[in-house]
Amino acid sequence: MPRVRIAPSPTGPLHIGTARTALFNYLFARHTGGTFVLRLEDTDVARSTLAFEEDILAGLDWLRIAWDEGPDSAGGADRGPYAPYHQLQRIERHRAAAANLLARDLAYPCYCTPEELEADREAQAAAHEPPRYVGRCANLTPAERAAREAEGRRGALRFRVPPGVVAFDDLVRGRIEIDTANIGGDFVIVRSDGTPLYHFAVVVDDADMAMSHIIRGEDHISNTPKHILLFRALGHAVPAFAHLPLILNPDRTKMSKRKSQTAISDYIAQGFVQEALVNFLALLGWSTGTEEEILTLDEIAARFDLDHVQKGGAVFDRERLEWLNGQWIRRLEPDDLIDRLEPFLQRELDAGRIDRLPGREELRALLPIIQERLPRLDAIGDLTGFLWVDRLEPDPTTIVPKRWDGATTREALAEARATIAGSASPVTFEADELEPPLRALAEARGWKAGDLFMAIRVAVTGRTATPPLFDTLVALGRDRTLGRLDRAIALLS
RNA sequence: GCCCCCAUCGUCUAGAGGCCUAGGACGCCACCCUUUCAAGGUGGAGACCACCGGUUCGAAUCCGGUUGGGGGCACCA
Repeated sequence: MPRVRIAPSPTGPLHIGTARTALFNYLFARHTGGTFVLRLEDTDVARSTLAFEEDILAGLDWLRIAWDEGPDSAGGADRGPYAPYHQLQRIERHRAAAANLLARDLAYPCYCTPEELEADREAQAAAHEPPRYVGRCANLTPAERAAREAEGRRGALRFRVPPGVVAFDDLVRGRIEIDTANIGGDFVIVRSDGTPLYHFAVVVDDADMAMSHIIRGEDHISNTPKHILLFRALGHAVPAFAHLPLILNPDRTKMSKRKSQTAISDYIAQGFVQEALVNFLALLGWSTGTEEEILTLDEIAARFDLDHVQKGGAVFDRERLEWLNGQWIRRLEPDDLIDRLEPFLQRELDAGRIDRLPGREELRALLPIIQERLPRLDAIGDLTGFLWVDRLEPDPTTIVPKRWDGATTREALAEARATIAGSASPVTFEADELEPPLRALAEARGWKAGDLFMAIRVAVTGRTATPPLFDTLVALGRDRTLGRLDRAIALLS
């Protein structure tokens, strides 16, 4: 059975690109009946934090990308037969592997100083040569090493890169061959402080955890020969590789925090729903091969295959995400939608933009007229906020419809108020009863119904774009409707 | 600079030699519906399949080159 993994490092919040890679690994595991593993690459102690680890787990959890093995919770216990799944806790495994390579002279200690290495790079740049380690410490005698150690210098460990071509059959790109002469010379696998570097730790852990497929971003293609060389040196079977196309900024460079919104948590905060984000991410670089495009996570897993993974990078098209989000919001069951809306209403309350929280039943009654008007959950405030505020302060100039003047508007609102007050009794204040008499009023006075309705709309909601007017009046209730009309009339005087 | 990867409407993509005078979706435009805004419906503009040369009876699909774009070259991950 396939074993795949996502190995994020907790040096930042869950990134869109990491989430997409996690999703593809998850989908591959679900489709093939394999196992999906989550491993935290926290060896960069200086930059890793528990808060980021929490963000990553929470984000994957929110996306419903469930891992079969890995950390149960941030900083908590690990679950699975290959625990621990925190890379830092596997340090002894890395040390043992490093000692093994050193003992077999497949790796050697390097005492070059940062200054020496920097000078090498500068000389190479000046000579228009690619940067590579020159091998200064590659053939030190035991005596020379001892001398350096005696000076108190601590060596980093470098892997001896053998000459030749490393080839692999990428599951999405086909055969790729890279001459080891082009990978930069012998590379460091253990820092002088004894901690392992990414390229080394990742291979030791992937080997230990019996990974069968490595599905990751295209930016790792050039690193693959290093990994393959290490798998071989360590005496492990080399897993299959599949390199996914990159997610791009609008200018087609690798998606970055600088140019795009990359944190999953920001998308959550903006009211994107899980279904939409997963659907969107799955379709970035992959397709069903058919014209289906609105799919649940399970439907996607059932159809997923590496054959339909695109080779070229994909621009993150936020407009399309927003459209998909609207599609999914419209498909949500009422209770579900209400549950998801509540935090956003709470946020409106906390920000002082509304004065009270609507009850579930109040919201439920509104759903038929607002569900299709929500591109994102965070639009709930703009769409319905006027219903939950005690006092409205509409701008008098916006109450007056384009073709009308202040006096006409004032007169129209006064007559509309009288019509509403007279025609609709408190117990049957319903949309169907409100509309005919107001249309009749407009007709009788020679006003365009749309102008009258717009004046009422702004007077009562403060906005020019709202859910259907009469349903809105009903939601507001008779007393508040009349009160707001009075207030608007006063404002126009 | 060196190495590697990629190349179908603005964007996401279908397409695995004839079904393609290239299909769908987002976005855009128009119309319909309509009290505003949405949603929905209908229609439209939009890609000489980057370019050049092969292979073939026939190429978006295969091969080579060119150009363009991207990624990688750390005691970061």
